[in-house]
Amino acid sequence: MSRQQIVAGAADMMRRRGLNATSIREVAKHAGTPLGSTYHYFPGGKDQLAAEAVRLSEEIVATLLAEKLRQGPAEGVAAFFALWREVLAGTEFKAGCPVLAVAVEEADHPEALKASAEAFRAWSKQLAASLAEHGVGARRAAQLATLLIASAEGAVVMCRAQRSIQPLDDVAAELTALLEATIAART
Amino acid sequence: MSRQQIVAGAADMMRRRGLNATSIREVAKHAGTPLGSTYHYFPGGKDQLAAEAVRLSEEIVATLLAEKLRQGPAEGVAAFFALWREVLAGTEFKAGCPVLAVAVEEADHPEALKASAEAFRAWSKQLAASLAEHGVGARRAAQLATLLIASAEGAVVMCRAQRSIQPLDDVAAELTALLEATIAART
DNA sequence: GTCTATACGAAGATAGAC
DNA sequence: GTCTATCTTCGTATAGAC
Repeated sequence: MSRQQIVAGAADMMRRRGLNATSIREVAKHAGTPLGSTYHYFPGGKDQLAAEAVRLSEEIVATLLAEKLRQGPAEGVAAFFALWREVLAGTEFKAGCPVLAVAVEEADHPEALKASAEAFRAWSKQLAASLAEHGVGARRAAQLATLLIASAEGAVVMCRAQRSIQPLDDVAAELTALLEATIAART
Repeated sequence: MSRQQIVAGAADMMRRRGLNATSIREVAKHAGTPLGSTYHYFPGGKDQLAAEAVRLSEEIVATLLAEKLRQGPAEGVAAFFALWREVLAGTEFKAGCPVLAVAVEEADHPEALKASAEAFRAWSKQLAASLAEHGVGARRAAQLATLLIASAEGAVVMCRAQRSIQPLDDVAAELTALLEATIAART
């Protein structure tokens, strides 16, 4: 199906160049479909396309998280960091997170921004729920989940700027240790 | 001087809309100078202007950090988070960090990207040096410094998406506690 | 040296031919 | 239902009048 191809292509361009530099023209060309088709599939225009690209990215990450978190919070967090490491390594530090890309460009894309907020919230909830299941209090679990996502996202940006994996590794090391200590204390 | 006005205006637009949506036209208009003047002051075009905007932002933050870190790492970190909180609160969650904005848009702006990497590195070094002065080992200090910056930057993005200060507060609470425990253990 | 006017390309979006 | 051609606007950048 070409519709999914278009959304996936848009997500890929967005995580590299950001939302504004992702033109519907080029997304269509990359998917091998004419420009008009894009507006047939996405009558809401760029806002709708970007929102769907964000939701696709959210689901991919959420599915991975759900799977790995079954083995415990530490495994889920490790997989989360491994995912970003692969994105960076596989693109020579040229790609990041499309969800973040949407959130840093205040523009006329309300649907996409809403999807971005929901993605962050969904991931946070998954992580927090897993932590809570392992004895961390609800409030603390929510705080830790937010810290995990914020620091990973921020580290990915720093890695891109510095063209080095070091920031992500540093952050992962710190948070792994913090997580271990926290869970050990409550078990 | 209108040159500084142009750079400051560019930085403000960049932290709101991102680099690509920041047009030289509008920057010039906002500064009250004609379009041609901008290219007179910045013959390197948009790349040069963006790079100077990033360096200006770097210096503002670095100056604040240098001042507050004299009272200790905890005070410096608190000021760092307070700064971002003010940016978010003062713009209804519509502005973030221009340094981050540049790093997430892979485009033809090598100078600006280099300035972005240097900004992150400069802030990290300041924080790491302060931590090292208070008994934290060099390696650990560098890791913690990276974590502090990455999580603050990431939290700011989450706050923008969710139009809420909660992510930044959550991250600040976690890191304040972690910092206290780390410094107490080594003193 | 400042600024007006413009060249040139690409963006989002749509109308209408097949 | 698919796609081509086009409208309109805006981007970077520059040439040349004051």
